[in-house]
Amino acid sequence: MPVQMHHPSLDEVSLSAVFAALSDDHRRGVVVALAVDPTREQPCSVFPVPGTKSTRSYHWKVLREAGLIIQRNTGTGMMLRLREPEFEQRFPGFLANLLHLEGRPPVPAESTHENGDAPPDR
Amino acid sequence: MPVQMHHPSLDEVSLSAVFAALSDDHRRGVVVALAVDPTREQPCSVFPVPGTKSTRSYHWKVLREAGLIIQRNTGTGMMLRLREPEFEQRFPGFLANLLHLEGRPPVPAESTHENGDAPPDR
DNA sequence: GACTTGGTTCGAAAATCTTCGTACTCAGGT
DNA sequence: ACCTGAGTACGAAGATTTTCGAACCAAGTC
Repeated sequence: MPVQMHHPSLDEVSLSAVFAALSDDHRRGVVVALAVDPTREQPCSVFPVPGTKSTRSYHWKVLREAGLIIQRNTGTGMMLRLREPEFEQRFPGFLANLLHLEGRPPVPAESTHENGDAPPDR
Repeated sequence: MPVQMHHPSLDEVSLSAVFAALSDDHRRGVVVALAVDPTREQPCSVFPVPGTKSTRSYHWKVLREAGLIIQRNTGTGMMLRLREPEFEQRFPGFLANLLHLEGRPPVPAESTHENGDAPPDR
């Protein structure tokens, strides 16, 4: 009955669990989408993971138990966000490399508003 | 009956296959051991992958089909070596990051000491 | 030649991962 | 209070991965 679900401590997650979680295209897509803007929390309904509610819920669980995401229950919906900076501290460079491999440039900085073209400046 | 086995082209291997191959501790151990000294070829008998011959052979196949290793038959034994620099070109930075995560510093450079002092094999 | 050594491949069995339906919970609206 | 929408947990069925044994192959050795 936990209204708040369990997130494992980062040092009890193994690299094997991380690789296994990311070996699925849909799950990896979620992580990449989140990692593009690591501080931004998004409703899980926006992610194109196919299947029924329980199937989708299963995938969030796999990602959660791999230490990759944090799930927050808002009562009216579930929010997902990347588990940063904990994950970076435990597995340094991993997410940056993943983003690079997927050809997705990380968001330049902490502009949390949709600023079409933000001149990176400096 | 191919005495020489098939290695897929690097651009038909998916990131999913790579992650899946590395989600196993033993397989990842092989890749890390090879990546420490990427040009060095080693007999597959040196790797501590448990199981029968066919089980071990299965794991080489998974790594081979993920584009991670090259298998060369010497008639009297099987040699494994990292699939460099092809893999690096296809998935830049991946192996370096893996080595870093496993706390294994890569061999500095051209010191491919094909002998040096004997590794503790016995 | 016969025999051993070190390996692959092909099933089939075992184990694990994935999907789904059902039951349940929580918060909001009526 | 009842209902609805969004989600988790638990089985069980289905799909995939992993392991093993048996058959086979190639190169050395006797």
